[in-house]
Amino acid sequence: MTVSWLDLPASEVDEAARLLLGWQLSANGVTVRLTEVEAYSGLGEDPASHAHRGMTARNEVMFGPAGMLYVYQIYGMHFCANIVCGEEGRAAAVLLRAGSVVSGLDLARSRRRASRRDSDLAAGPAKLMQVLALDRTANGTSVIDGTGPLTVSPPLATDFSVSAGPRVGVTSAHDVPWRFWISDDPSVSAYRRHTPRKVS
DNA sequence: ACAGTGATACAT
DNA sequence: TGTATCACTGTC
Repeated sequence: MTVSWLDLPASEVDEAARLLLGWQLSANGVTVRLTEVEAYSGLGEDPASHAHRGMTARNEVMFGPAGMLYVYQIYGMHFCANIVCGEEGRAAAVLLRAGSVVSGLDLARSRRRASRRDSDLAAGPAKLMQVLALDRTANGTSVIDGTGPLTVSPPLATDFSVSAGPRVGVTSAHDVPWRFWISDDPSVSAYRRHTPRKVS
């Protein structure tokens, strides 16, 4: 399988993110078409990146080779996944933000009882992980060699148009339009401004 | 607009 | 050790 985004340098992680749109993600009986992503550049370059301040126990997978899954837990209850991109050691990654379910719909619905519409089943980074039934045990697994729980396959069509805007929920680097989504797709997660911090 | 939830990172 | 923060979601 030729993987266009896999061999791009970390300096082009935004292009890798764009190229990932439309790819299909399969895990645990459900397949989704990726409709929304965010790029995070690596060590010392991107204040919004988990790798910005260097390697920790949490983010060490980001410093490994491209094609690995970096899974982290947030707010004590949700999991989000990135695909590591760029050269080893650079810690660039693409956050998988949303998708539309293309197979395993019944399974997806049973895993996301709160979802009112099918377009909301994977309309967010943690929702995506829920429909694919992935958690921290997927951290550090490969998405390209078939050894991990998540596998990827190329887009069926590439005639969609792509929109770009600021990343969701990040306070810093609002100027970089590194969130990409398939234009007009109903499964794209609702944009929420970063929750204003309580002042004293 | 806010609560739920607990791991993580960093300061002490 | 303590504590502030958090690349979120559901319900209000």
